[in-house]
Amino acid sequence: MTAGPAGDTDTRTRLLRVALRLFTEHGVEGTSLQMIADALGVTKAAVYYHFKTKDEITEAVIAPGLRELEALVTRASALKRRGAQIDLLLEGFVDLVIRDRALVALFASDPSVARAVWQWNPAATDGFGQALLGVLAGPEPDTTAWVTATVMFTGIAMTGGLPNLAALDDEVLRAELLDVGRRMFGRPRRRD
Amino acid sequence: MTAGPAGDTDTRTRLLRVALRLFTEHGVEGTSLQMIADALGVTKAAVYYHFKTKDEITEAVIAPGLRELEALVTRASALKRRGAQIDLLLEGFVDLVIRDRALVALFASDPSVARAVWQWNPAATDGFGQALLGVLAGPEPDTTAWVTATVMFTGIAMTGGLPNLAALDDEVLRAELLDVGRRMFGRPRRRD
DNA sequence: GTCTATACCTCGATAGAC
DNA sequence: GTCTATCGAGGTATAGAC
Repeated sequence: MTAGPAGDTDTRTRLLRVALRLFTEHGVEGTSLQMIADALGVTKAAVYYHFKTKDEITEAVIAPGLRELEALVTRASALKRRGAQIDLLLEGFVDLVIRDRALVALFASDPSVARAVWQWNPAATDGFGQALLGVLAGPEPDTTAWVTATVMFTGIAMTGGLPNLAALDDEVLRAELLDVGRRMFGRPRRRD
Repeated sequence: MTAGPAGDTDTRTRLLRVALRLFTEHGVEGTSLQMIADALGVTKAAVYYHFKTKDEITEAVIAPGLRELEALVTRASALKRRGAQIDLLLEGFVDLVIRDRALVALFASDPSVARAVWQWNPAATDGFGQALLGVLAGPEPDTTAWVTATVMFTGIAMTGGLPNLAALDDEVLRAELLDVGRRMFGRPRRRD
């Protein structure tokens, strides 16, 4: 919001980095403003200067991921062939999930995050999650297509973040999630 | 804990009913002991007489559902044919999800509930969720089977509780969830 | 513009009177 | 079995130092 070319590089950026780390470690609810302030070496009030509320911090932390997802949906929607749409969306989504599994777990399992996501979307009527599901489900989807897309979308996200599978190698999990998604949408199995 | 034959029928039972309602409405975090006390017409301290901590209330609220799931897994494990195991488990689980969609949403999206579930299981090493997944994934499962089961299990639970689909009729959603699960595990489609 | 000091209210939780 | 009183910590908020 400022005019400076690199104006937002200092405390605000540090704060978001610290908050992201603490959120993934303790959850949003489990992270107090005091913990953030201590990790930064400042007081609660200093934190409060940069963000008017804790929800604002949560929103700022998750915003980059949401923007990437949004861009992915836009790119996929622009493709002509439905198979290509699904391929791109599935691959991009799985990549996002894998890239930060802990963060995705946070997304999927914290009511504060759900609230922040809800607050966030400025444009679409029902959230761009609908747009993403719309691409997966296809044009004029019936109930089956819609439910299938929803199960797949939420299942992949949850599975990516599950502590049970934390030991699984990133590459292995990426391949498996992609595979399960492709099977579900009738896409041919890919070669190694 | 008391000696009376129907000793735990009064305030404690009312309290759990009220807590369940408030939890599904506002989430666990969003429900304060004050709200519960007010809804009961007593003070916070009175609530504390019945439960030593808020987590104890959470555990007591979710215990019946967990016990049902556990019983379902036990029954399914006892079957000989693997196809029958999957059929029973899938149907039972979808039934549970449908019977209280709001509660399932709570299960899947509240860290307090996750903590309570963790606290709960007294026997199994890694929670009976592992046992449930084990039945779905089969004996000596490879990574693919395990990931598939996990995506299905979490996806069905999340989808059942999603506000997006709240308008969908129970019977319709039950049939769709069952169908998506059966497809994923290679079970033949069922007739109406 | 950035931060500290300080205070307010609610929360979960405890102690002790009735 | 329920109440009053109180505690420390949490999120929020303002006044003012630099």
